[in-house]
Amino acid sequence: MAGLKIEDIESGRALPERSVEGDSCECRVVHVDAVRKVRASMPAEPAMDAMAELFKSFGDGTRLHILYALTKERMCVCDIAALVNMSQSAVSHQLRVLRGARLVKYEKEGKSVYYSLDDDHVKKIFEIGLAHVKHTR
Amino acid sequence: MAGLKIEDIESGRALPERSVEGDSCECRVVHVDAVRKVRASMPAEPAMDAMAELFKSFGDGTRLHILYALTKERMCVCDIAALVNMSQSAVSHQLRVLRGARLVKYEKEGKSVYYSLDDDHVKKIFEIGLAHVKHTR
DNA sequence: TAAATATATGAGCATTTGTTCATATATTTA
DNA sequence: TAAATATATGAACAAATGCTCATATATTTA
Repeated sequence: MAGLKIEDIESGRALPERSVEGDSCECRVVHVDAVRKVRASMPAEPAMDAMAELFKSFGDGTRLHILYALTKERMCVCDIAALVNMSQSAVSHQLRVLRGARLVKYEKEGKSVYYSLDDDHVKKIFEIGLAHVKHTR
Repeated sequence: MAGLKIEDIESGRALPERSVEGDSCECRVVHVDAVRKVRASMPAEPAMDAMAELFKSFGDGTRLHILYALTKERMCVCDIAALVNMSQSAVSHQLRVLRGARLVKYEKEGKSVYYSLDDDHVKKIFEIGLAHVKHTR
């Protein structure tokens, strides 16, 4: 359990500077004002959830390669599998994740299914990510 | 196993349009040219790894909250734990992850340890993430 | 120096994740 | 219609993840 619930702070049950929660041996909130300030500007929970899901999509090597590829070319599953050197099945599973995240869309053409980006932000996210890694090392 | 290794394509072992890998029942590469083109512009593997690690840091709710908080305020562990309503231990563990990703830095002050951002890109990544979720829904 | 406090960390554990394997579905082609 | 092909998907499983609990470390304070 956390040292002190935010609700306690907001409701005033937490005293400024030294607020103790029960007899737990956990730490006390030192800067209630700072916590309150941050909390005031924190995006709502659904937005945070959506953001976490978005970044999670970029947080796996296979998906990252797929997303990058689709910033350059519309590709069928088969092409993608060859590109990332991974089984068709693995790629299909990951494409499902990306579809779920609304990052890619697809069009059937004969036996093939062509995937492309469904989100303008993907390219921009890549740019920043690249700038980051180039800057960092 | 993948349908066709990229090396096979690059080396010319893969024929344009209909290249079969052994007698596997996996799909064939349809667009060798597209695969080659994408591959040519794909960031090097270390960069991709670093990017995946970067985005992974943003891909968890607790860490996302922590990172956002630190874009607004320098905070001690105790403050953060109260803010995200999570145990001091859980927060400490996640801070270690963020330290490992070089996203945060810390300064000891007495018994407390104050964390702050160690990366200029964090704010920008947040902005894009927010723009994304606002646009998407 | 002893007690209190803030933070860090290892072990354990349940959950999630990413892959493979087998197989289903859909479409084209013979 | 039957065979071939492209993709999708469920089950199984190993690895990674995120938390809790107990405890260690470091610092301050009594």
